[in-house]
Amino acid sequence: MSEVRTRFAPSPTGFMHVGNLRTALYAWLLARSASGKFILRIEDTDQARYVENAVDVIYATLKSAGLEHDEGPDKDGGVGPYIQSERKGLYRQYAEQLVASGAAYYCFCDKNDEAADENAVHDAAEPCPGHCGELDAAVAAERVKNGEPHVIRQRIPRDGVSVFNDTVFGEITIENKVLDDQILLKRDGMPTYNFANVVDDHLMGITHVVRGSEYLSSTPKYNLLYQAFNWEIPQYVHLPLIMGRDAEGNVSKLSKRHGSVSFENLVTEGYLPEAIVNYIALLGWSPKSDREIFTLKELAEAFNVAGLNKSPAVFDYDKLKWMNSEYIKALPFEEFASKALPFTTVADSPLADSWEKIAALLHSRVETFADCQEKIAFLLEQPEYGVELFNHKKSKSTPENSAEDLPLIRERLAALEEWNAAAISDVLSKFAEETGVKAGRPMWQARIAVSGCAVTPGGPGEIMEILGKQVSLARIDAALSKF
RNA sequence: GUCUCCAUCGUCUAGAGGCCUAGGACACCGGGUUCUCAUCCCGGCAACAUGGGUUCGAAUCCCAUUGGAGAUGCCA
Repeated sequence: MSEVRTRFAPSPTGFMHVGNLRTALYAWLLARSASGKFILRIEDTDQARYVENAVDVIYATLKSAGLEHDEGPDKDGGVGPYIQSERKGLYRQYAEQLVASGAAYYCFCDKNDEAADENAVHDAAEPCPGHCGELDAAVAAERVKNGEPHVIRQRIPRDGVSVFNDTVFGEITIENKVLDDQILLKRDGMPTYNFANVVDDHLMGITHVVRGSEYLSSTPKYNLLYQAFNWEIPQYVHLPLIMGRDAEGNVSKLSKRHGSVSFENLVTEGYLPEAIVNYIALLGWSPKSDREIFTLKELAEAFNVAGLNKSPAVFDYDKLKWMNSEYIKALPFEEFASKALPFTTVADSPLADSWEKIAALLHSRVETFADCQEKIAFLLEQPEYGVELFNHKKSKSTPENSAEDLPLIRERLAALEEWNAAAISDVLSKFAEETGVKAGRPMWQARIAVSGCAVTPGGPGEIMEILGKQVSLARIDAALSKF
């Protein structure tokens, strides 16, 4: 029994789509759960799409997600290079081999002939306008020798059917005649994704090909290639697609128009990498239990291809948010405080020293770190508000009684020597007791006066402690001037 | 157009012939706790696409219909 080897083969586009990340996750999980190897290969065969530093984004994402690779451009495992552009010569050699055996042929048609009619439906029976497949091999070889621009196309049989077995979708049968003579080697000498994949997967000893189900219908073309080379066909694990819902309510493959779909975007929006990974693990796979929160390690232990689903899964931001909030709440306080700080402007404010107290207010109240700033903005600067905010039915607070009570409360507060939440609450409670009202009333009155918000994280004591005596009293004075 | 795949609450899913008057989670709606809010606790709403079979019995098997998605690139 040979060792399981899976690979993740992203193209360096500069950002990591969560769908790609999920593919990487499952490939990693499959390798780890079988004590196999996880290989990273960079698919940069499209020169036009080259993006600076894109490979670094891939490394950073994998690292941040915890998906460590065993082999890759930076970790030689003996089957490199792991970057396709550095393997360029190899592909030509293999493509020529196919031409020699008749499984492929040179095509001299102009790119533009085909591109002219962009939306034209491709007719598999007529792969190129020039019928290059029918050209005499010797004549074609001569033209190539003379430097005529060309591509190499795969010669697909016009009859028969291709049958293959997919780990999740089962047996798939496709008639060969609907397969087109796909291009293997481009005019620039670079291989196409499909061809490079087959060559590299074989050369790198990949045993399980984990990829999205959008490749299901082109898999026979891959297999025909493997057969032409007389190579062993790997085991396919096609994953259900991740879908997004647009404004009209239609679903389609998750893309930018559906919202933030890249890992790094999600992170900058305040999601924890662990939460993102946990969430996408459950998109298309089920542990077959009611459990939902898993660490990466636990996922590796629980992972089983039997739990892979066939139907597409809609990416649900609400559920991601919920999961993120679970992860945030589970964070040790110190860690929460240090991770949340950069999402606020507190560090550059007079309240910087009170950050821990502020963070304590936030910890159980945010779903993403991005929620932080908005929730504590009133501490940094009190918003404009009207006296009607003093109305609160339950505590029987009104602008009128607030105008009466607040000066008295202010007086007691001003006399306070120990300025902390407990002492402040105590003043408020005592005041209520002495005037014969429920504690809720002065609490509400005071909180509105110092915050200017109907809803705040924390109560009047906590808010005033953070604000400090001077600012708190000043805010009460400001409130008083409104009556 | 053609080919392929898919089909359980709004969403993610459990369910592999009787354990299903279909379970869990998110969202939503109530209630409780709380100095507002949040946390936390309790409860509720809500689905087997349709039609035929097969079977003593079907969400589970088969067929058709309908619906959805993907593929059909010198993109990956």
